[in-house]
Amino acid sequence: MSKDEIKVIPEPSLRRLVHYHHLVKDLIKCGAEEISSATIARELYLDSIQVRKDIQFTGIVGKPKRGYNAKELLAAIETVLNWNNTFQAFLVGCGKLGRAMLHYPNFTNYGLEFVAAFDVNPDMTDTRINGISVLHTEQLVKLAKRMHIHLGVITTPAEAAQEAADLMIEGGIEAIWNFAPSRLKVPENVIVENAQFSETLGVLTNKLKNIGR
Amino acid sequence: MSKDEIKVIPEPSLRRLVHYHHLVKDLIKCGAEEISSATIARELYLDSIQVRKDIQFTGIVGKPKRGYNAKELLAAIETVLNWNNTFQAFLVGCGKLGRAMLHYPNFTNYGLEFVAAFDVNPDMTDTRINGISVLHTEQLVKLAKRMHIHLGVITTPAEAAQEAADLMIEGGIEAIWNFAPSRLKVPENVIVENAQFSETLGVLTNKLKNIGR
DNA sequence: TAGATTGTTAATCGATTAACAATC
DNA sequence: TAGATTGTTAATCGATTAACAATC
Repeated sequence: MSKDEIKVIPEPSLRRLVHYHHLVKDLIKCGAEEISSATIARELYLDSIQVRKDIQFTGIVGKPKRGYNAKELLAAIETVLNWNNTFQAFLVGCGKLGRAMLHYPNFTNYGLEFVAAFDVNPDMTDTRINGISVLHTEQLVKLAKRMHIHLGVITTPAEAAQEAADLMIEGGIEAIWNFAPSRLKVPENVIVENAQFSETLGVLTNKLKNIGR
Repeated sequence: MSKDEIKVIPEPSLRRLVHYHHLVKDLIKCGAEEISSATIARELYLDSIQVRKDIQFTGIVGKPKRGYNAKELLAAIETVLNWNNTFQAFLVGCGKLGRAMLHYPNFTNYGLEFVAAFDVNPDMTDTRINGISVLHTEQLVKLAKRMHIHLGVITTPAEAAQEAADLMIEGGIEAIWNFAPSRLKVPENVIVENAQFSETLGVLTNKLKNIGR
């Protein structure tokens, strides 16, 4: 039981691990075979102790004096982030942002594959965006059930977000990546990760206050 | 001296304040005149004590038994987030995401106004996107200086992000909102706020592991 | 007045940082 | 061997939560 137990990794560590992933990938591309916590810390303006702590969550061990095996480290981070699995996903809301996301070529590297998109606008339905079918939202529940979709992405306006979430949940979707600027009400067992632009923007504009003082 | 000092608000509180802002705005639209911490907590699945603590950072005081004056609360949050000022901003990288952002109509509500966009692709330069001029990146430094731009948004591919940042900094830009999946190296006095999709996605896909267990 | 809600002070919890032993 | 780097255990720091007094 306790062996099968999945360690819960603190969110701050998870977020840093994403950055380590980007960096380690780059370093491997440049020929690195071993990477020390000091290197990562220097590049990302962090503390090497913190980097080591984060890496410990992945379960791999490094070699004193050498650091971590680069490929092993990359693979371990991908395992933690679950990026070596691919989740099929639905996207609701084919406005500018939704379309931009459907065109983004690299989501498969991050464990995400769009298999269908939805919109309420009849002008848009039954077209294709970057090869992905756009269907009317009415069809979402049925299709999600049939295809056993686990992940939903919401790129609708704020007003439409809760309805999109409700349909996703009815269709059995368990995790929602929400870009709409509204907080979703969902049952306890459904995971919501908010990615509103306003959140990071608010932090930034607040800090702009302190500039020049 | 200590009166002019700007309180540094913890980032978790800032992020929650963004959500309070969305909610309070909605509640006012529905006619609310007074809003209690308990209401906010219930709607956003938080603890009312935490909500009160966060609101205290804005400096406003509520009335026992009534709650906070809704409009006063909204205004106070906007002041903290600096959303009642408008910062003119440059955007670099007019791909799908960049274009989507230039089309987004609500950034002025969040203190942001795009005044020019830049790209290295000559096919794109000297066109307009949503009325905003797209210029060649070469012109960025000169224009940023002339127009006293404080804020830059990077929506380039990873490889081009550092160069975009360097130009912005040379042009005197003090705060960068970075969407490219790479960590920027900047001088100490420059604020960088990362908004990579991969960050929230990594947290989400990690949590997807634990589902059904 | 009674009750609900705010605001403050103290306690807890978790993440970060420090110290140091282990090891290649 | 000496030195650099990992990994572990302890100390610190900051954010969250609890307890309770103040007040409308």
